[in-house]
Amino acid sequence: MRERNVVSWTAMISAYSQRGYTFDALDVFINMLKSGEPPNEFTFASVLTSCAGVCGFDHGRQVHCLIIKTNFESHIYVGSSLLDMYAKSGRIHEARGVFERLPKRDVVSCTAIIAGYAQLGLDEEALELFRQLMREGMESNYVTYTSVLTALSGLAALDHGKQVHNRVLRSQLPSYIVLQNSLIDMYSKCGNLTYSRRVFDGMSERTVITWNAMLVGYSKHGLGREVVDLFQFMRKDKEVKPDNITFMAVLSGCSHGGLIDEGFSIFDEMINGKEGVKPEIEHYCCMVDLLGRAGKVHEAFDLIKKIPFEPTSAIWGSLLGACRVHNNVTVGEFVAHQLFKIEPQNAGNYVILSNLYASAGRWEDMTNVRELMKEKAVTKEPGRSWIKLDRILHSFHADDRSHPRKDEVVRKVRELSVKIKEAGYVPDLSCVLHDVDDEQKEKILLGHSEKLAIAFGLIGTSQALPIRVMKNLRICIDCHNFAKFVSKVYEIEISLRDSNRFHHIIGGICSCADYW
DNA sequence: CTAGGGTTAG
Repeated sequence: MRERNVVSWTAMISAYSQRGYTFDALDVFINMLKSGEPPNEFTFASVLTSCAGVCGFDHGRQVHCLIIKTNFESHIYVGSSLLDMYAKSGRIHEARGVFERLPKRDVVSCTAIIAGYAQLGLDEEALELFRQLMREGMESNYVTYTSVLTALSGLAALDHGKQVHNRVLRSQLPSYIVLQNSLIDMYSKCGNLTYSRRVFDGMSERTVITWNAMLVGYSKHGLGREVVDLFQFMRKDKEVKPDNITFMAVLSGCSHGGLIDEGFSIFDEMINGKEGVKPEIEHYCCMVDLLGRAGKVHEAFDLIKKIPFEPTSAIWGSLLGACRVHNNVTVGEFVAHQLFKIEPQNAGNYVILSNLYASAGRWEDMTNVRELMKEKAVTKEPGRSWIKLDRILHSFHADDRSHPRKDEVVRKVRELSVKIKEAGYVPDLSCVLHDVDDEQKEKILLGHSEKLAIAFGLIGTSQALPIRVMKNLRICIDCHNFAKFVSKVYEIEISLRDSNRFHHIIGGICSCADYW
C-alpha cells in the first residue's frame, strides 16, 4: 500500500495477533509508531494481546505508558486487554489497579480480572471477587462461568461447582464446549467422576480438550482401566486426534493405575510413529514414573540415560519419588544431587533425601542434608488442608492455633492417634526434619494440617458420611498412613485430594496403592 | 475497513 491509515495498520497487527504471531504483531506496531501514524483504541486493544505471556511484560508496560500519554487507559476494551496482559504476566496487583481505575465495567472486563486470579491459582481471591461483582450487579456469560469453574476446581468446592452448574442450566445458555469442558474438569477435581462422565456423555460435540479432561479425571483418581478404555473409545472418533496432552494423561493413568504393560505398548507405538504423536520429554517422564512405581528403579534410571533429551527436574523428581517409596538409597542419593544442581531452592528434594537417609538409619548423612538445606535457605510453601462442614470451609495449617475449636481438634487428633496405635499405627518419624527428640517429633507429626482437618471432620460428621479433605501440597507418608488407619478403625471413608491426585481411602486401603 | 475475557498436563 502506498498509503496506510490507522485501520490498515491495526488490521495487520490484529491479523498477526489473532494467529499467534506475537513478535510480528509487535514489529508492525513499532513500524506504525515510526511512521508517525497515531494508534487508536483498536490498535492498543489489539497489540496488548500480543504483549501477554511470551513477549513478557516489558513491552506491555511500555505500551501502557503510551496508553496513559494518549489517554486511553479508561477505555473499556483497552483497559480489559491491559489488565489481562498484566494478569498473564503474573502482575495481578497491577491488573487489579487497572480494573479499579476503569470508569465503567462490563462482562468482559469483570471476567478478565476473575480469570486473571484463577489462572494464577489465586482461587479464593477469584471466587471472592466473583461474589462481590455479582452483588454489584455484574452480568455473567459462559466465559465468566468457565473462569469461576477453574477457581472452584482448584478449591475442590463441589457445592459451589454444582451451584454454578445449576445457574448455567437455568440461564439456558447454548451448550458451549469450553464451558462443558470446564464442568468435566471441575467435577473430577471435586471428586465426583460420575458427574464428569454425565456431562461428557451428554455432549453432542467434543474437542480434544473434552477427551483430555475426562482422561485426566480418571487418571487422577487412579482408574487406569477406565483411562485405557476411554482412550480406545476416543480412537474410534474420527473427528478428534489425540495430542501430546492426551498421551500424557493416558501414560500417567497407566502409571497411577498400575497398568504397566498397557503403558509400554502405547509408548512403543508412539516411538514407532503409529500414534501420530512423537514422545516428548514429558512422555518419557511418565514412563520413568511408571517404571519407578512398579519398583523397577534401575530400569527407570537406565531409561533416563537413554532418552534423547537433557533430563529435567520433573524426570529426576519422579525417580526420586520412586526411590523414596522403594527405599533405594544408592540411586536416590545420586538423583537428589542431580536435583540439587538443577533446582537448589526446592525444599522437597532435600526432604526426600533426608527421609531416605533416616529410613536407612544413616543419621549423620541426614544431618548433613539438613545443614545443606539451611545453607541454601530453601523455603517450603506452607502446608494447608481444608474441609467443608455445614457449608463452611475450615482451613488448617500445621500446628494451627487460629481455629476457634483448636483445643477440641488437638484433643481429637491425640485420641485418634492412641486408638489407631492399638491397631498397629507407628508414627513415621523420618517425616520430621527438625533436629529434636523422638517425642517432640511425634508431636510435630500430630500437628500436620491434614490430620487436623481429618480430626475436625470426625468431630463434625455423623459416622455414615465420607470425610473429604483437600491439601495444597502432596500428602506426607505419615499422614497417609494415619488416614488409612483411621478409615479402618473408625469404619469411615476418607477422600483426600492433594496437589497431585485423589486418595480414596476405605477400610485401610487407598486407591493410590501407596504410590503417589 | 481495525478491538478486550475462556477449557485439558506432569
